[in-house]
Amino acid sequence: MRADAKRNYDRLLAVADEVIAKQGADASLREIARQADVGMGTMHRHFATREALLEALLRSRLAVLTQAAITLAAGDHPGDGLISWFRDGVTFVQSYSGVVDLLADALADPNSALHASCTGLRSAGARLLARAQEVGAVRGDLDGTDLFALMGALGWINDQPSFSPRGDRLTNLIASALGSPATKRS
Amino acid sequence: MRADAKRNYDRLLAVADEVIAKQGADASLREIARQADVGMGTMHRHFATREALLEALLRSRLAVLTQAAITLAAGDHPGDGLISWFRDGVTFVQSYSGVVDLLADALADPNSALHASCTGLRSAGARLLARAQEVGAVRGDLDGTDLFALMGALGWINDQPSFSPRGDRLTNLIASALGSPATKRS
DNA sequence: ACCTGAACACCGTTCAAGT
DNA sequence: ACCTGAACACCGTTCAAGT
Repeated sequence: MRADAKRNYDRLLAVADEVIAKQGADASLREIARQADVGMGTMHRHFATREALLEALLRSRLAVLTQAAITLAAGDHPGDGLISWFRDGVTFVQSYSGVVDLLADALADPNSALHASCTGLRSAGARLLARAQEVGAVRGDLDGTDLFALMGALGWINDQPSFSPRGDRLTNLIASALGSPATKRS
Repeated sequence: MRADAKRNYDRLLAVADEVIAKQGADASLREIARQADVGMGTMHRHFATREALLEALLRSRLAVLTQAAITLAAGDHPGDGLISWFRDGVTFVQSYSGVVDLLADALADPNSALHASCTGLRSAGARLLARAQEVGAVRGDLDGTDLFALMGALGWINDQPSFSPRGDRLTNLIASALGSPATKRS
């Protein structure tokens, strides 16, 4: 990468982090380019889509969370591990406001720049979940995608100003529902 | 209301229902005006905001759901009533895709055209919840807003193509978690 | 190679002009 | 009273022209 290209790339990323942290994941890309003193074309080549930009912003944090699932799955207490990883996932999904919708879309869309990271995270989570289920710490009628759906749902709650104050309590509610046995009625 | 005004109003509403049913609550208002053969100014006077348009579309269904809560709260089985009302709420929130965000925003914003309907629905739900708690059918550490948050979260899940197939199962999971006692640990 | 910035097709809002 | 449609300030995408 040419030196000026590298410089533009870094500036864009730094400005994007600021703006998106303040305005959410649907912030204006034009505004980011403006603040980075970069033309619209430059913005577009470095980050062809909004997802590509967020992938770059989230990459390292996503990798950490994925690695954590792998480590916990190999550990001695997969039950406790799953619950604490679940909480970390809920926290992660709040990296920027509005990012939870982007991640859910990315899971469904193989062409999304975030798709691979999402499925990778899901597999790691699914393995940890399976271990927790073997130990009998978590109900058996759930899979990795269910886990994602619930983390996303709690992320959505935290994204709503009217609901975010109860985010922690409702996370507890759902986290403990994961552990309870599948009470089938009829 | 003048005859031509009334006609435009009705056309806008009919077209909006079609378009929003197909494209979601964030469909283009311009496109709706276009399909209704109406100028942009006309659109704007009849429905000053997107919320006003959705309020008109949802009004009657919202009233039905609110009335249901009142009826069930006066009934003999508030515990079962709450759970079934909770499910109805999750269904309602899917009236149109994307409407759940609008409703959550409306709860926080007193100026929203949907604000009154939302708070009205919440109060009715809160009364039903209180009755269910008196009977001991539902854990005590929840209020009407928590109920809304959970219904919204499940609506969010149903809005995501990757998650919607598990919407019913996760609704069951959460519905049964409402009934379980508050298991405090430590 | 990489960047710029104007052109394009959209959006929601506003408002002068018409009937 | 009510409607129209152009004007405005935005958006993301594309692309000819520059270095």
